[in-house]
Amino acid sequence: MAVTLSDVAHRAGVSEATASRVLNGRRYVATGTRLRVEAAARDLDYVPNRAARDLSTARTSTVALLVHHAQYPAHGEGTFTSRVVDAVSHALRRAGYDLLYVPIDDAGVARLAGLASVRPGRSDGVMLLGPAFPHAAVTGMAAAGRPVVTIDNRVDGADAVLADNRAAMRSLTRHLVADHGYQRLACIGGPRRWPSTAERVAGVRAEARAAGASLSVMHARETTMRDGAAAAAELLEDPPQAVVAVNDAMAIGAMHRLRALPARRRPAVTGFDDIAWAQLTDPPLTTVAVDATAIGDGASELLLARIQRPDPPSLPAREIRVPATVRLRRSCGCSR
Amino acid sequence: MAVTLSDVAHRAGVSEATASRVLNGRRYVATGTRLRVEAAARDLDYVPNRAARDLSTARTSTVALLVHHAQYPAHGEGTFTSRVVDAVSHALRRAGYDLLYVPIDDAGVARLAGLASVRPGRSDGVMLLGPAFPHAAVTGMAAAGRPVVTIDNRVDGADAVLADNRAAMRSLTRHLVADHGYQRLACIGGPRRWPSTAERVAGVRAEARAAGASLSVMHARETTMRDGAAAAAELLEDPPQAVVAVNDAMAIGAMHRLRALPARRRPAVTGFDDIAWAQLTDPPLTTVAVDATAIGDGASELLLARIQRPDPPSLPAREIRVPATVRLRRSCGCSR
DNA sequence: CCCAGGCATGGAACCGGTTCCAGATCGGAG
DNA sequence: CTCCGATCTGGAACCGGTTCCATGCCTGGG
Repeated sequence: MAVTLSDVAHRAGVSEATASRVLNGRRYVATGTRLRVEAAARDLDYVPNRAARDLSTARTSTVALLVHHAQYPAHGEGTFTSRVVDAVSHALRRAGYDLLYVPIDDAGVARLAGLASVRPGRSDGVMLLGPAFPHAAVTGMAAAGRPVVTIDNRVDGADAVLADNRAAMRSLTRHLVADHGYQRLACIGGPRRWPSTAERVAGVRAEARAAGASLSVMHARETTMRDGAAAAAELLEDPPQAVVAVNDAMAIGAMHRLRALPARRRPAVTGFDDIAWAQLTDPPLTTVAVDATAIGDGASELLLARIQRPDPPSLPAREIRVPATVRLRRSCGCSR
Repeated sequence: MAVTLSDVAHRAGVSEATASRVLNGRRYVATGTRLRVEAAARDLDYVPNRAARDLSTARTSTVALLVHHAQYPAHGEGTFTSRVVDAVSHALRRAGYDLLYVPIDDAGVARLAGLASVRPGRSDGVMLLGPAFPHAAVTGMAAAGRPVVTIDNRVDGADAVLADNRAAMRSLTRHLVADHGYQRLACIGGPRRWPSTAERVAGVRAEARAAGASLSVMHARETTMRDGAAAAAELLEDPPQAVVAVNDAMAIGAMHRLRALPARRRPAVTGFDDIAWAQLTDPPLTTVAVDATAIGDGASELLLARIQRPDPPSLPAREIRVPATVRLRRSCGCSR
C-alpha cells in the first residue's frame, strides 16, 4: 500500500541499507548516491513507517503528558493548563517529538501509585502536570530510570519545572504593604501538600513578616472559584485590608463574595496565573503572570536530556524555575 | 531488557504463536494452556511492545487531534476546547485508543492544505477541532479514505460533530422576545465562513423574523472578548434591547463595554458555551451549554467506525448533532 | 472400523525499518 | 609498488509481535 524504504532504494538503485543511511543523514555516503536517494524519496513521497522505526530503534519519539484533572479543577477548567499543554506540545514538536495527551482522574492516579514498576508503553518519557500525583509513583519512575519531569510540582529525586512562586509572591506582597500601606493581610492558600501553592503562601508569609504586617492564612481543599468564595466568606466578619489568593480562580471567587461588603470595608484582592478573564473582572485583577512558553521549553529540555542519554551516571535531579512577573491592575488598589 | 512475548511463551511452555493467541483472546486455545499463559504474563508483568504490534498489524490504536489555535483564540484560551479535548481523550481511551495532541497554527494549517495527499503518520485517524481548517485539506483526506472527523465544523463529505446551534439559538431568542418582550435585537456573529457561528446567527435570525422582532447582525473577524467589545462599541449610540453573542468570550467583552451605558438603556446580553466564568460575570451570563462529553463520544464513535471498517463501500459522511441547552441567568433580564 | 472435520498447537514468514559486519575501492605514505 | 586506513556499499540479522499454514489429535457419524 504505502511507499516503503525498499521502494525508494530500488528506484535509486541502491540497497535498503544505503537508503536508510541517506535518510538518516549518516556519514559515509557518496554525494551522488545521496542525491539519487533523496530524489527518489521525494518523487515517491516517501514517509517512513514509524512503527518499524520505533521497533528497530527501541525509541518512540513520543512523550506522554499526564494531566490530573479531578483534583486540579481550577486549572483543568481554566486556561493555565491549556497554555502549558500547548507550550509543551510546541516545544516537543520542535525537537521532533510527539505528545500523547493523557487526562487522568483520581482512579487513574491511584492506579499509577500501584505500578511503581515502569510501563515502557508507547512513550520515551513522561511529564506530569499538576500537584496531585502520588509521591511514590513519581519517585518510583525516576528511580527505575524512566525519564520523568513534573510541572507545577516537585518531588525529591525527579526533575521539575515550576514558576518562581516564592519570589513572585514576596514581590506582590511587598507592593501591597509598601505601596498601599495595607497592614492586615489574609492569604487564601491551597492544599498544604501542593508544592506550588505552598510556596506561594510561604512567599506571602515571609514578606508579611519582613514588612511587619499581620497575616492570617487559610487553606482550601481545592483551588476553585467556589473554594475562594468559601474562604472569603469567613473573612466577612472582620475583613482584612488585602486578600492574597494563590490563583486567579480563587481570587475571582473571593472577589465575588466580598462584594457583600460596603466598598469602604472591601479588601483588595490579588490572584496568580493571569488567566484571560483576570482582565475583565471588576475591578481588573492584579495577579502574577507565568511564562507558559518557558515552562514548556524547560520541561522538554529536562526530559529530552534524560531521554537522550539515559545510560551515564544517572543525572542528579534538576529543577528549573521560571520567572513570574506581577501584573498590577486595579483590584489591589492601584488606580491605573 | 523488557519482558517479551517469547519470555512469556517460554515460561508457559508454549510457542509464541499460542501465547499471542491467548493474549489476544483468540479462539482455539485449550483452557489449561490459556491459564498457564495468563499466569506467566502476570508473573512476568508482561507489557506488549506497541511498536511491534503496530508494525505487524498495520494499525496504531492512536488518533491525532489537531487543534487550530491562532484563528480560534476564543476557544484556545478558553475552556470549551479543553473540555472537548478531555472528553475526546476519555472516549478514545475507553475504546483502547491513545490521543496524539497536535496544536497547529496558521503556518501549520497552510502546510496541511498543501498535502491533500495523505500522511499515514502514526495515527489511524484524525480529528480536526475548530472551524479554521481549509476545506480542501479535509475533503482531500476524506476522499483519500483517511478516517477524519471534524468537530465544531462541517465540510461536505466528511464526518462531523456539532452542537445543535440553530435550535439552541432559536430557543434562546424566543425567550428574549416572548418572555422579556424585547423587540429590537442585535447579534454579534463570528466569521461568516465558520459553520457553527454562522448557524448560530441563522438561528437568531430565523426566530427574530418569526417573532417579528427587528435584528441587526454584525460579523467579527475572530471571536475573542476584544472582538465582542469592539462590536458592542458600535451599539452604544443606539443600543438595542438585547445583544446575542455567538460565544461567551464575545458576550463578556460586550457586556463589559456596555457598562458605559446607564443601567436603564443597557441591553440584555447572552452568550454561548457556558464557560466556567459565565457564572461570575455581573450579572451572571445567560448562555447555552453544550455537552462536551457527548461531543467526545460522538466524535470517537464516528471516527472509530471508519477506522474499524475502512474497506466496504466507503460509508457516506455522517453528522452528529449534540443537543445544547439554554442556561438562563440574569444577564438576559431574568430575575433569578 | 474408518474417515471427516473441528480443535489445538508450533514453525516460519512477515511487517518495515536500523545497524553490524564484511568486502571493495581509492588515495597517500613509506 | 605495497600497505594501510578512510570511505562507500550491500547482505543479513534483528527488533517483537501477528498470522498463515501444516500437522496431529480427538470425537462422532456412517
